Amino acid sequence: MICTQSRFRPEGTLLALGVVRQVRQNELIYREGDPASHFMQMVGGVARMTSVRRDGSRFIDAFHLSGDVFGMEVGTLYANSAEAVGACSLVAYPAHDRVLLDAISEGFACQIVTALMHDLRQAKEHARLVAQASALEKTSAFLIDWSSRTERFPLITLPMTRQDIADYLGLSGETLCRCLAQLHRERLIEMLSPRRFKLLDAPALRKMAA
Amino acid sequence: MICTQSRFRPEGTLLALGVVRQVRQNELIYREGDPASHFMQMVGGVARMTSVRRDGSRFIDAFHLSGDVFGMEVGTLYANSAEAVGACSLVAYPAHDRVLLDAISEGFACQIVTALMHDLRQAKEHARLVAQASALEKTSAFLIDWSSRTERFPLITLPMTRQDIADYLGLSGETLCRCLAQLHRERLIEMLSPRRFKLLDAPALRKMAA
DNA sequence: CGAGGTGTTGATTCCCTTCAATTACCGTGG
DNA sequence: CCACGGTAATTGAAGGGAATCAACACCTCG
Repeated sequence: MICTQSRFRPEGTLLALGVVRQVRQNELIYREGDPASHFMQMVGGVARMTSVRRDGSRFIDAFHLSGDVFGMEVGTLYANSAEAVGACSLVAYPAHDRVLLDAISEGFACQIVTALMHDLRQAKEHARLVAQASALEKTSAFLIDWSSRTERFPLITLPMTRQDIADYLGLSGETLCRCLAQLHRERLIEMLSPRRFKLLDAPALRKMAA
Repeated sequence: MICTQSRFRPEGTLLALGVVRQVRQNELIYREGDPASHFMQMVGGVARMTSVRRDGSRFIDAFHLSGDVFGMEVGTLYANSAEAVGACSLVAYPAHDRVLLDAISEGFACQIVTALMHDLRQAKEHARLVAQASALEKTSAFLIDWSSRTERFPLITLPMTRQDIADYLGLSGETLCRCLAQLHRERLIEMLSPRRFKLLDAPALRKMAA
């Protein structure tokens, strides 16, 4: 236990260094390989972190929503692209050594460290999920996870496409659909619309997520 | 680009806070769920980060070798277990808020941040690999990655078991063996012993790793 | 009303897992 | 030095789960 705050907070001195940015649906926030000039904090909406391979296959590392920090890079370039799933707003902080070091010395190091540790845990859990879970387990885990990150339990709204979710879980879009259909048949979820669900049996879903 | 140093360095003031620890082969360094009282830096040898599920399946998040930092947790408990692959030595730093904050104020925040960003990038790349690569691609990627982290190219020594590697790549041990055998048949690698390889065609391996 | 993106379902194929058996390796002790 | 035992590694055969290919339904928007 190093920092007790669960999230990096935009309030305070650091905010003065950042600029607010509005991004339209599917707009690129930054591109993989670009100079990592800023790191970001989501204020509203959802962003996806994507990387594309030579063969055209796409992978989504993470979805970020309000409060999440992303875009801090160990090198000089972004390791993946960031895109707006829907319209969203964020704060961009310059990531030059000098500016960030100033911020650190002003007492924000702990919040930055906390944000990174949070992302690291998420990334490790994500790796475990895609490595050793079945398609149904992945699907259940995603629904439970998303539900825990939004605040309208047992209702959830998925702003992203099926393909987005599939690329996040390492599944084909078709398989994801089949798994959702199966969860529906088994009365674990209700499908109010393609993007809106109701979790009918969260404990059972949680057990499947394993 | 935030910090230019590629690794957290044990030299300097912070070392005074840590204690050196020697660990025997397969010995537990810390257990998942234990209070996260210290974070660690490898000095020699190799450690594996493991998590075990109720159904008995094991997953390996990462292998850490000399210089790597691990065990920094956002909560009060370790999220996974750490075990020594072979005999190894490490430095354990107390992770209480007070002590670490002192270290941060003494100018080590940047190194801690860098170590975390490094681990985060590794974890994301790991997730991508296990999510969307074929067994052969995973195997090639592992060999290339391990080769880049050790310094005897084109010779590599794998201190861990086949099952360790398989659990890291999300494969069965048998499939991993078959892939290694295939790489051997195709003259991309030479097997000096079960744990010692020679990379005969690194560019081809790199291409397969995709 | 039509068009295109999105989502869903079906049929087939194939890669990987599983189960099983055999072999290789390595530390130990004779 | 060599025989021995146990673990690790390898290979084979069979089965299953997800990908792929293909067709269709749905919804939004011009």
